Amino acid sequence: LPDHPVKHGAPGTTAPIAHGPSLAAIPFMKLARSEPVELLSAAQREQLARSASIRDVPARTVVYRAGSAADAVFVIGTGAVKSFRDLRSGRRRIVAFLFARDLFGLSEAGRYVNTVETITAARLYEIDTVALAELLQREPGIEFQFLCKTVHVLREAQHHNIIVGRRDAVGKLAMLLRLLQKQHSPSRDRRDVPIPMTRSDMADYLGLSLEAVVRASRRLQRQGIIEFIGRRQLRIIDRQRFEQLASLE
Amino acid sequence: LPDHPVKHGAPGTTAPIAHGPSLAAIPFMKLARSEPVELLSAAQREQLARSASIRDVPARTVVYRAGSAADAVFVIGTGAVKSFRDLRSGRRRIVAFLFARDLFGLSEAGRYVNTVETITAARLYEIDTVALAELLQREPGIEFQFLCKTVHVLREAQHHNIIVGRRDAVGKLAMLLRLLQKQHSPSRDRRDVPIPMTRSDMADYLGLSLEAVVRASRRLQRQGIIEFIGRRQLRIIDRQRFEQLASLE
DNA sequence: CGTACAGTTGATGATCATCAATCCCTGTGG
DNA sequence: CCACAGGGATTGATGATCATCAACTGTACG
Repeated sequence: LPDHPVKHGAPGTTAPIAHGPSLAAIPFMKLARSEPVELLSAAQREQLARSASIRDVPARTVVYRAGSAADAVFVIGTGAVKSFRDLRSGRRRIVAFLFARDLFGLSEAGRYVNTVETITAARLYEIDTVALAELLQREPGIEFQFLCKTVHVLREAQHHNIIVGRRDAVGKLAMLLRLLQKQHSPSRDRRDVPIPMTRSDMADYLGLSLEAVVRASRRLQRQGIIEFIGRRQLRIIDRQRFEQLASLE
Repeated sequence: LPDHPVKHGAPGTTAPIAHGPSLAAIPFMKLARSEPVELLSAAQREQLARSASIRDVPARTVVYRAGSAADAVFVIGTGAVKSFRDLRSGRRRIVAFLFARDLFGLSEAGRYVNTVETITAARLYEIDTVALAELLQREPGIEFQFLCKTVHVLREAQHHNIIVGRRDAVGKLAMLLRLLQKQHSPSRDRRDVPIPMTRSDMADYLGLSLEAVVRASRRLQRQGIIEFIGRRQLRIIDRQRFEQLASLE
């Protein structure tokens, strides 16, 4: 696998990533710009780091499986992972793609509900649930930021809902590609966007067949809206039409 | 409109609703049964109640609109509401149906992202965001329960994702009806289930056309799996096949 | 009783899934 | 350095499903 460039924190955000787990989100309640900002202070990151152990995981590795005992939550330092469920029909539904400064592993009744697998090589901060529970009780400030992050993730899930609900493959794909673009350059609008996951992953995320993803990609390219540089990179040609397609139907 | 029976708290849960806002969820971290339980202690509910004002709202009333300033969060005492976004295409996507002991109004950057409208008459506890922020800081215990609830809601959103991702209308519908059944009788499996919302609402929730919902309903009825008593009530005839359809594809 | 809206049914067409065949890239080993 | 193997990606043909449009029915409420 080609090495994807390691992201040293999103540019344009308030606090650079120094040490320890980092969480990014758009805060609720307070009026703010609509760009994710760092939620944790340096001191809070350090506190979290004391309860966390670092796990460097190669690409395509299962972090945990749905149904197994939930002993830890994870914060992504670098890399990309997918969170999914395999259905009886053999189909797979990817619930979310997660990137640097994202949080996962919040379980239900002590068991993980989704399986999580790395897409690229990733550095993960693993935080024992018992230690976390204790830390959150002790530090309401950190707890509040976790609440913030969870609300943010909820909103992303709702957005995903709207994506899956669209019935045109091209529009669905455009919305996913826009997410990747935002992920890659939250502030600046760079034209070139790396695509860490396979077409099959994209299909499972969008609720489409693999072939439908390919055809939608080709159509976007034929219409001169985007262009593929190899299979794992994307260039946005006509930002106007791209944004229009990717906007809410 | 026919009056829907007012729910005095879900039967079979630990704490009955006495006074003040009540939150139900399946806790994460701790091992527990997979049924929602009351998250707040009597004391916590009372504290919340001091920051809350009661709003009794008739059916089909907008509580707030997407984009407006988010001054308060809401806890449902009784009744049912829908949370949705209207898209430019004229289509509407219902993000969630919410019932007694549910929480809504968690905003993004100080603005509501969805519009919320009552389906039935409802009693809402309205909690000022500033007062809430202060209360959460003061009471980490309450804050933790809000985190719990939010994680639970996130999980429901992911489940909704899987529903919308199915491509067979009958299966989608079955999954929604099962949600209504669980909502109505979390512990016992009652055969008769009230349907508070319109077919059109169901369509907007499932990502189907109104007609597709009707046809899927008819098919379920023709196959002897369910039966409709009027338009707003449902009886489950063949629980076996019903569960199978409503299970994860 | 009549109006308005929710719900129902039928006919038609567009879109996407599926199946099948092939291509292409990448990493491996000779 | 090249050949090869294997999985990802691409393309084409076909059919199923659902959206759309249109007409109509039922129900609630003034």
